Amino acid sequence: MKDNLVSRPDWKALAAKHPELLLLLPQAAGVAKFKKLSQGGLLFQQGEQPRDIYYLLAGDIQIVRHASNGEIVVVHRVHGGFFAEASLEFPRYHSDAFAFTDCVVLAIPLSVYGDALDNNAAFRRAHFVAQAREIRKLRSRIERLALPTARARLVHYIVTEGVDGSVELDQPLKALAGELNLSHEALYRTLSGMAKGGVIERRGNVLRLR
Amino acid sequence: MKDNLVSRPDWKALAAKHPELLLLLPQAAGVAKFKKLSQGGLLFQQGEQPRDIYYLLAGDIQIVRHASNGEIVVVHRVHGGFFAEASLEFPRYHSDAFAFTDCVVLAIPLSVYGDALDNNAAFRRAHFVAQAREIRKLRSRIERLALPTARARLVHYIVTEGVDGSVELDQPLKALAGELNLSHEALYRTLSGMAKGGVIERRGNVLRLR
DNA sequence: CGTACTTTTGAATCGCATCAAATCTGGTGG
DNA sequence: CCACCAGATTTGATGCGATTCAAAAGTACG
Repeated sequence: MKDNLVSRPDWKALAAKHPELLLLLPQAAGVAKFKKLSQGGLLFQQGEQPRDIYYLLAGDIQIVRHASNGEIVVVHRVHGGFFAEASLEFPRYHSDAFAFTDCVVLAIPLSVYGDALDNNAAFRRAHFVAQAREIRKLRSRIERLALPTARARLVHYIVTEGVDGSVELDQPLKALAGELNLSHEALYRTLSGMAKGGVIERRGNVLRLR
Repeated sequence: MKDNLVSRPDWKALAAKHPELLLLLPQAAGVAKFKKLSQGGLLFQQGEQPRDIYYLLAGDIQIVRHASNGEIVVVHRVHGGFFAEASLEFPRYHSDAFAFTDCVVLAIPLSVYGDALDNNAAFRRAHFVAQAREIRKLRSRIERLALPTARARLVHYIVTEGVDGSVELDQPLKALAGELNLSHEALYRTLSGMAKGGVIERRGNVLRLR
């Protein structure tokens, strides 16, 4: 049915690259499983009963929901980390999850995850902090997207994501444009406009407000 | 300094209206305090050391950050519930929080809050679930804001916030416009356009896709 | 019955998306 | 080392959709 190739994770190698997983080791080693999805593959489907919590190791997953009128709505695009944590709360999935690109997913049984949350204080705290951080990030992003102009969004980005009015970009400007929900052309124009006006300074991949 | 009027909460009345607080009762009763802020009052400031976690009971708080070039950036607008949870993670505030309207805030000492998370399993779970739900909501909202047209945002809203292609609005359309990050005029026009086209049906404060 | 707020429609304007095309860049293989 | 290619960057022209300003009609509530 699903195009999964199930295998055992090499837990040590994994935890080295994803430290948040390290804390799960005591509980999850031996029971967590890899799932590999090729592009378009379905991970779970609306109505199914959740059995696992997922941690996305590679690729992009899309969470979509089907409207009654046939329209398909993208609820979320996952790039990495835990997802489908709603499983803890609901007995059925409310959306479909499919692989937008080839993916590698770690599947951790719900019981193991819940147990770790209850009894593994270190994991719990790390997880809690990660969640709180995620919430802050998302809120900040929403605030940013609500800004009407490209310029305001860019300033907001530099102030909130950077340090002391200065960000180092670890991605091409094109990707930043996506993050700001702008066409890359609009971002380029805004940047050069602000640079000309002396509001911003560009040195390589560093942006600085002045 | 700050225009707080500190007093003891009537915990029972509070917990009735804010069930998530109920679970904190064993730990927090007797140590949590009210702070009343009048409009413009400062709750905390960048650089200060956090002592409490806050729960907003009434009013709006704005979290702002000052850019090096003097610009002020709104990081987040709080309408209710726990906030400033970053306190658990950082020894200093990274932003200012001030009352956008008159506010009532419950201040719970950090130690009490952290202790409850560690030792009060029911509170912890409720809090965890609330966080997870918040994250889902925020992500969905971001996805929505990223949509280019008023129409697409509206459809997304109905599908994700409603049930079976139908939402009942508990707020005036003007407020919905804000949530969708549209001017209310744009929303009105979009609605009537879709209604005329038979894509949407309006009955009182219920919107239905067809 | 008046006041405040929401809902509605109109007209002008602005900013961004889109389509197009040129240049630049880093990395590849011959 | 150079030719070449894919992707990133940049600039230009056009059009659309949303914002803004304005004004009127509807609605709730004391």
